[in-house]
Amino acid sequence: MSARTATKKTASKRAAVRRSSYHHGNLKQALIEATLQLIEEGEAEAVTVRAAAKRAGVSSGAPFRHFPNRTALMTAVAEEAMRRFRAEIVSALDKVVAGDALVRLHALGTAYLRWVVRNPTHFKVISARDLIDFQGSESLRRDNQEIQAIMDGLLAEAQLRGLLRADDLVPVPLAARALVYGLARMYIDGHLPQWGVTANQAETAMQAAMALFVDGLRSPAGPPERRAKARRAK
Amino acid sequence: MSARTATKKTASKRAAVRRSSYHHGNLKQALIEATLQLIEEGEAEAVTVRAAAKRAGVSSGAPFRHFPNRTALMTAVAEEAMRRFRAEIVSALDKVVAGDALVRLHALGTAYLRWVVRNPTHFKVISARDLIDFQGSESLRRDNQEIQAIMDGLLAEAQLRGLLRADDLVPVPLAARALVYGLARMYIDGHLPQWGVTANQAETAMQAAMALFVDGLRSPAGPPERRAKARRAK
DNA sequence: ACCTGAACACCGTTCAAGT
DNA sequence: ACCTGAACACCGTTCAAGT
Repeated sequence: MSARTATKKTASKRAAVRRSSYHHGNLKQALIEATLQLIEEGEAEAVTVRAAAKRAGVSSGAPFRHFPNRTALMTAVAEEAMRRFRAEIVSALDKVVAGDALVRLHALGTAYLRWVVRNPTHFKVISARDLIDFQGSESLRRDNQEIQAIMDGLLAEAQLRGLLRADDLVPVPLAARALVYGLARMYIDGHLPQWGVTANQAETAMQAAMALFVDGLRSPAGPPERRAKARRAK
Repeated sequence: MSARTATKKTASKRAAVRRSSYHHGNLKQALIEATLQLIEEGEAEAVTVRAAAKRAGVSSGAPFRHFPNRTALMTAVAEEAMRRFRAEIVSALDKVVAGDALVRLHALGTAYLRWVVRNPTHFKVISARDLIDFQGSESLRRDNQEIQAIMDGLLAEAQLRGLLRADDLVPVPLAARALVYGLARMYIDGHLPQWGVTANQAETAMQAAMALFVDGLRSPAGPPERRAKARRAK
């Protein structure tokens, strides 16, 4: 309680200084950051517009001049998170020069899970579909589709080169996304302990599950590049 | 608005009749059912204790005589849903007499996804971990663990019989659950359309993704029972 | 052009009174 | 033993006033 009050006072004072000239400056961005902070501190769903306003040093009604409603605020937060997510995935893949399409698919999964573990708060917002308006955000759809397209491209290439065991490509992308998304959700929602996975082991266990899936995609007749990939991942 | 008022009046009248003798009768159960109805009608997270009370024909404070708080109400709903879920999974597996352990694992996945599609509301409550107290409910943990144990048993048997491709069993159960849970969540949260899957195709597509995963587990050296299983599933 | 702060219609939860 | 209904401390959102 005392900590909260102190924080609020500090924020108010800071904002007041700025506000003497231009009210606040960049309240929109300040609200996004305040919201992210609040999510980090407590439950994602318990975040309050009023609390975000207080944290940013403005009154309860101020946020609604920049966001039509709470959902729009949360969506803006998700957009920033998704932008970073996409950027990191793309940059991680750019670093993988060697390896066939399935090795690169494995790298994609690694980057995905790695990001989730390092940025649980951001992932929480992205996947909180009842708090954000995913379909209504072009930015969210675009970034998500880009990741999707990368995966589809890698799988198509894998099939062209005869790397895949399955003769039907159609169900593969859905299965791949479901696996990685399911792992991420289980991690975020705290399901892992009941599967005998402690917090320390979480990333390792998820990466192993993902690797198992990718290995399962590979044709037994294909080149024995699997072991090489496994070693490189260490 | 007028529809709501009408519903409320009817419920009040009905409850009033019963209450002349024993207040309500079984308010606890009535609240659980009312909550389920409300979730079916709108968003799961938008459900209100007050609305459930109204629907059950009692005043706003009445629910708190049967549930300490909103979370407890939602948890009770989840317990009932999970009980049915477990029962259906077990009974579906009991019907599978032929087939090796991986065929039965496939049947488990089929039953899981089938139930999710037929009972989206129930699955929504079960997996809404921020609305319920999963760890605090022995019933939820027990039912969930039983499903988990069945899966673990089938996988252990599969390994014993040399059906598995992987030499390490450890990551397999997590991957299997993540795959099926991820598919379910994607379905519930409306991710499927962006993967080119319409509502009609949803169950088929999910079942295909799950089948692909189970197939990927099987040792290439094993008996060619795969095609037989695939045919039987049609 | 942007923010304040009162106001409104909600919530979850409590509790003294009623039956 | 169980329910009512007022009350409290919250919310999201609006809007007339202020700067």
